[in-house]
Amino acid sequence: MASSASELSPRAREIVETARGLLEAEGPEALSMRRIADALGIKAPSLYKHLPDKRALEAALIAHGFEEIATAFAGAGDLAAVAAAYRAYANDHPHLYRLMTEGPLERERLEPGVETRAAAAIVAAAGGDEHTARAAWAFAHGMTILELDGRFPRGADLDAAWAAGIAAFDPR
Amino acid sequence: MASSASELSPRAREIVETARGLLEAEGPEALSMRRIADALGIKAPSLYKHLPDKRALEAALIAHGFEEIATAFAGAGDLAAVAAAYRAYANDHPHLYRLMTEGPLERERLEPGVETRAAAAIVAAAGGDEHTARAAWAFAHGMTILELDGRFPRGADLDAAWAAGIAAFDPR
DNA sequence: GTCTATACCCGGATAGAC
DNA sequence: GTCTATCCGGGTATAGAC
Repeated sequence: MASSASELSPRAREIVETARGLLEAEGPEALSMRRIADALGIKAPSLYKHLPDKRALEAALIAHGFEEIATAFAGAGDLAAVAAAYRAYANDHPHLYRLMTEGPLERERLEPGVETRAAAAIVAAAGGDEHTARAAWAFAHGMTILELDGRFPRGADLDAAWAAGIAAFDPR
Repeated sequence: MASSASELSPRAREIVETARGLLEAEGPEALSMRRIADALGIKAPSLYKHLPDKRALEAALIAHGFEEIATAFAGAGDLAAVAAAYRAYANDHPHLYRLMTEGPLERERLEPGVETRAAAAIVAAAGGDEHTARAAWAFAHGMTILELDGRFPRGADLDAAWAAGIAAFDPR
């Protein structure tokens, strides 16, 4: 498990932080080994003394994001509050959110439990029913990614769409 | 509007069909100008005599997919039927579905109305309420893309999750 | 309408010296 | 822990001959 986030050296952590800054500021094209090295004032090959490959770096970014989103959910009781926290996190960190949620996830690269901790608040808000929780997550992710990608019609009232979905899953 | 799908030359249409075959059979990495040309037995630069650039080709694939999904919705009355058709289309054409729904959409490249026609069945199934329709679409897209990407836990009962979401949006 | 040749980007990663 | 030099791959696109 040398690639698991908890075992990164201090220097590797610096690299990951720099990578995160680049990703958030400039998007996924900036997340190249060359650009990261440039930002650190070193050459790309030097990065490989600290991280085995690029995927390990991405895994560290993803794991950190999961921990952050779990923290963002803390204190959110009902589904509306969890959804608001979810939406806010994604809008605050759009490029990171995409990295976290798009495409297959290499779970072997993550510390166990990281994904579950992020999901826990959603399951709780769904009243503990796993099926409803998955459906609610799908709704939240769908709204989020379609919003980030500009897929809804111009001028669409997305607050109202979020509210409609939340009301559907959490009538009361 | 020379790049709009309706105005493609016969040869351009062959190219688009070949591209679609490659995309569906081998995934997005196969959707390169070199690979498409290879499959046609010509060289990549020759493609540019028929299509202005790669984005035009992608736009044609996307527009065709939208028409197909609109057709797939025909006859689906309630939300459950529309959702089933949506899920089936995406699972039958996963790479195309991703191309159609991931990232920003260059609407200038599409014939007007194509997107609206695909959406019409969802709006109708949502009882005509645009906010609920957007929320329901987000749910369906979220379920679909998370399913395609293997994001749900191994062994999760996704039929049950779909059913939970459908019940939430269309109680009765 | 096709070709060859080419220009111009980009990327991840390794070997071996210091 | 950093470097230089390099290898490998990929891609979109254009010019100009045939």
